[in-house]
Amino acid sequence: MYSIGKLSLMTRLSVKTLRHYHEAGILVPDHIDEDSGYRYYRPTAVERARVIVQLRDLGFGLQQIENILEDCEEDQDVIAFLEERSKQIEAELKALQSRRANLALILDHARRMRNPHATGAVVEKVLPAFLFCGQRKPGRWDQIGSLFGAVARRAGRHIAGPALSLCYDGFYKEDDADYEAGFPIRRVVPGAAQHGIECRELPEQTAITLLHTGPYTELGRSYEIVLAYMDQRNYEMQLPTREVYLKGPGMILRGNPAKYVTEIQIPFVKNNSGT
Amino acid sequence: MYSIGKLSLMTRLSVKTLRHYHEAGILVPDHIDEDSGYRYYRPTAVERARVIVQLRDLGFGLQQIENILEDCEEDQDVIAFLEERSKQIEAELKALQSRRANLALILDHARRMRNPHATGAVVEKVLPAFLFCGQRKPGRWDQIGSLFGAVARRAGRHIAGPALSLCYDGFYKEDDADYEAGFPIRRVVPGAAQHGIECRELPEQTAITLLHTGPYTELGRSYEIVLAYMDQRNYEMQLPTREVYLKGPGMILRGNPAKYVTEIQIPFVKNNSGT
DNA sequence: GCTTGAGTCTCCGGCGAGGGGAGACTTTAG
DNA sequence: CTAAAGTCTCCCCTCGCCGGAGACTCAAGC
Repeated sequence: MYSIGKLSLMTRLSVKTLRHYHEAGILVPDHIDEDSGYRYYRPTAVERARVIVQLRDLGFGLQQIENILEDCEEDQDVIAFLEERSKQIEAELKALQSRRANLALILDHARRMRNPHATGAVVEKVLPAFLFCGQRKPGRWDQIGSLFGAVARRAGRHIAGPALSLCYDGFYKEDDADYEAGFPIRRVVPGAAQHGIECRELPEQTAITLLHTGPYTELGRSYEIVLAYMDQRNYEMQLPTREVYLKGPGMILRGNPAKYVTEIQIPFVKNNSGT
Repeated sequence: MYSIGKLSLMTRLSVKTLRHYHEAGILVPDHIDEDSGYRYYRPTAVERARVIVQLRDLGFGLQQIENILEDCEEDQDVIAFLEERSKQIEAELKALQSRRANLALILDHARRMRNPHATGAVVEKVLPAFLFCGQRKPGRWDQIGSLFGAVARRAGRHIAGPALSLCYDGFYKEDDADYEAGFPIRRVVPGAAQHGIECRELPEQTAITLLHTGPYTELGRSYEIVLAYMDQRNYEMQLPTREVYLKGPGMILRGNPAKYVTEIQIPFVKNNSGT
């Protein structure tokens, strides 16, 4: 007969744990001294403890383990339990993997956004051609967030840069805007079209650009500047115009709107007919 | 201002959960009626709740979430937390996968053992050649269990049948036996040799076999029968002899030794020189 | 036999993220 | 004004233990 301490040494289970297993009824001492209350175990308890540990390491709860030990005499009898547990583990694995995928997506996105940007002046640029994946859906501008979410879920790991929107209206409409939300991508996203998402190459274009720092409600002021610049030079705006959300509400936190950075891009052609 | 019930509907978090979040300090009502104690939330609480749910779904604890929300204004600040969490998830995944592998191994083994066996009579058989993977290690017979465990961990999913031992002693030795423990396998186990495990083909052999039902301590009696049978016919024993553990202590439960089934296999050649 | 230190006992409380329910109160709709 | 629905606080429960307090017991050395 072993005292609880001896059994603890032999099974590498803490004394506390052994007492707990006694209380749970899965590893009951073979003798309890009536005067002192000391627990004493027969050597077979070591083996039983091994079994318990094994089942525990497979993720069974103590209650389950009790059932198994009660009902089963041989491995054959445990199969049903094991199969059930196996399914549970598959489910847990799936959950964890989707969690990991989610995390990877966010991390990837956040890392890509880390580089700083200059701001302030109107710049004429040649925008390079790139592969774009987006969904066009008329509606309210303030619904664009969920549209980005939907596209991001599909495009996932193919995303290769910050979110951008294409605006097909020549002027600002709040409620009934015609815009497209999407991302630059590395390659065509398979099956995207089935969800109303279109992948295509946006052509190289010459554009007027301006980095806007601040909340979206202030975008109008920056548009004024750009449009005035174009008006002066008699440039003609080409639709769709673009907004590139270099820094906006994060994928988790809303962030500080005063620090949002948006690049306004207005494609244009020089209009010499009027001069 | 929303009441807690309204907020519950909008966030799909239970009222209990919202109260819990209040207590945890991560989603505090914007106003509490002093008379009634009712909680009232500003609409921004919905957004904050979304953030909380997102973090929670990534597996963060409420305490962690509080830290994150307190310290971070933008996604950038969360990266460190995310990276840490990412590592944790990898670890959890690994643990779960090894658990799954373990379970699969046991299930596989148990399923293979499910077919019943006849028992009792001495039989002359031609044992087919098969691929075998085992470890030879002199020692006490009652240590064979851990040796099987070691080999099984390496051979894992390549195992193609019940455990067997090869005995290189011509007679029974308890303390200082020379035996090899292993399994039939489907193909050579890569890297096995580095762990003292040898894979090779066992040749086709003619053998006397007997199914022994009962505990291992009774094996001697069955050996007596087989050896008497061979003696009568003047068969010469060829080493190593084999024992096939058709049914023994399971991978989890010890089972009932009275139901163990072991096939004794004694390779032999007919010895005509003496007659 | 006595002391001393180590071992053991029971009981209580805590973790984390809530769930369940009791009993009292408040709000809202008709 | 009434009744139903909503909300409040408080307490206990989950699960697999761990930590500690205070009391008791065992084994060894003198």
